[in-house]
Amino acid sequence: MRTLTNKLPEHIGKNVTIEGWLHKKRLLGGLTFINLRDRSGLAQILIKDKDEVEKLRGLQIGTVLRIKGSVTKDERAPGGVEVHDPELEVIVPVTDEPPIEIDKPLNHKPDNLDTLFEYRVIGLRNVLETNIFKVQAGIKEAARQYFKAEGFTEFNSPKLLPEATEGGSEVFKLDYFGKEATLAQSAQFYKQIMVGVFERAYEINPTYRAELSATTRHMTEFIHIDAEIGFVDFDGLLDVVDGLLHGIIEDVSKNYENELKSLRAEPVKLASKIPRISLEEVHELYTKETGTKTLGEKDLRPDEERFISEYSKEKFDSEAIFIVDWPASEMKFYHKKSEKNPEFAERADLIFRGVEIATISMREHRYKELLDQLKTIAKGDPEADGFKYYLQAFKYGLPPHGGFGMGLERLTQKIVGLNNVKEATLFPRDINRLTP
RNA sequence: GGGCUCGUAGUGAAGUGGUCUAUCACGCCUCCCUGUCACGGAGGAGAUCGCCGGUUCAAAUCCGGUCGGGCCCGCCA
Repeated sequence: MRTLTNKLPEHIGKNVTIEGWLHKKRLLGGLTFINLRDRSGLAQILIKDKDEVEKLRGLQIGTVLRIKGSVTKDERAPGGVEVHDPELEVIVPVTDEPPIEIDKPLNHKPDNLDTLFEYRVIGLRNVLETNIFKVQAGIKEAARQYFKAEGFTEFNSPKLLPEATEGGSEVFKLDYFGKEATLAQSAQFYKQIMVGVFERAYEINPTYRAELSATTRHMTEFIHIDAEIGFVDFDGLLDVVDGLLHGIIEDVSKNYENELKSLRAEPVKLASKIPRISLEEVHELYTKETGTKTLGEKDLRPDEERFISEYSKEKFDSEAIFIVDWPASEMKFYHKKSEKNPEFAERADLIFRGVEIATISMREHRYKELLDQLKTIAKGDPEADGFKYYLQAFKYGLPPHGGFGMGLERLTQKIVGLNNVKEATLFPRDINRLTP
């Protein structure tokens, strides 16, 4: 029976079998220490028998081993226990040395990211790299838990679509048995459709954007936490996003404390209620502070996103802040105008640690108004394949609703404290990387 | 797509006209080492300095082109 390395303290004085990867060798002459890595962590094994040491000659980090030995308490060992008098069995010998080191922190300098990703397959075995993605798994776990508690049902929408719909960003086109198809640039229509089914629905799925963006925060494929809520108003919608972020931060900080510590992640500061500030207020503050005039601009500059984050951290003790009151003139056709102030759309961006991690909006749920906005704003044909099924949902009754899309990798990046969103992606896809 | 910038052993770096027959660290190989945990010590292998062309008595170093990266902006999650 196999024992996991993190359970060794429960087996002191007993013989166990452990299995895993050779992580480190230290030969001290009459004494040899090796570290074995399995899914639960690392174990130290002390080898004195020269014949056992000899079994590892010529074998590299990554060699798969089965080790039988006795668990011994020793204060000098990391974790206080180690395996003595081992008998080694080489399950998979590895003779080629790894191209990058996996027992020391990997280089994350921007200039060297290409190497990091070129050897991603084995680099991910590095304990620190692994920890980034354990945290990411924890984020998804925490999100699901929050959604479940709030009465949401998880679904998956198709990523192969007939044509571009949402507009704005470029889409990937592909051959679909002789017809042209596209990869989903958003789950927008499907999550709205699902409001008619589940009322509260969410999915955690990939999104594809064929944009020639070359920044530290863009990829051509990324994971969206997409949610849509029926019978909600704008305030209530922001409360849900607020609750989700709090839920994620609280769960992950608690359940992944060791991983975050190993990555030297700064604990996240969140106000109990995430502050809300209007776009124009941000422009005013930024203009006053920097002398760069952004008053009246219809979007936030990246530098303003960083600025308002710092401002919010100092002024409100919150590293997340909602930006509200976006001009209706820039809204998408499915967005809803504010009834009180029709010059604004009911939309918000959530800025966290200097980047936009979510866009939130109320949707136009009234069939006639939506048809009108589709024609005037998107210049869309209601009979086109990309729109007609979507519109059915409204024709046959959708309540007032709204939703949001949150970028999983951006969120992971910022929680962990990485410079580039790609570092928070297992196998990143960008304008010039399609492998591994 | 626009602007800026970088390319030297497997990995990370130093070297910006001649002393470069290219330096250092990690990794790798051989040997020594009984408490390592970034183990230590001695020795060794490993690089047509991204590629092509040019300037020069002389190019890793200067110039042009090319290929491959990175950062910022636009766009967004």
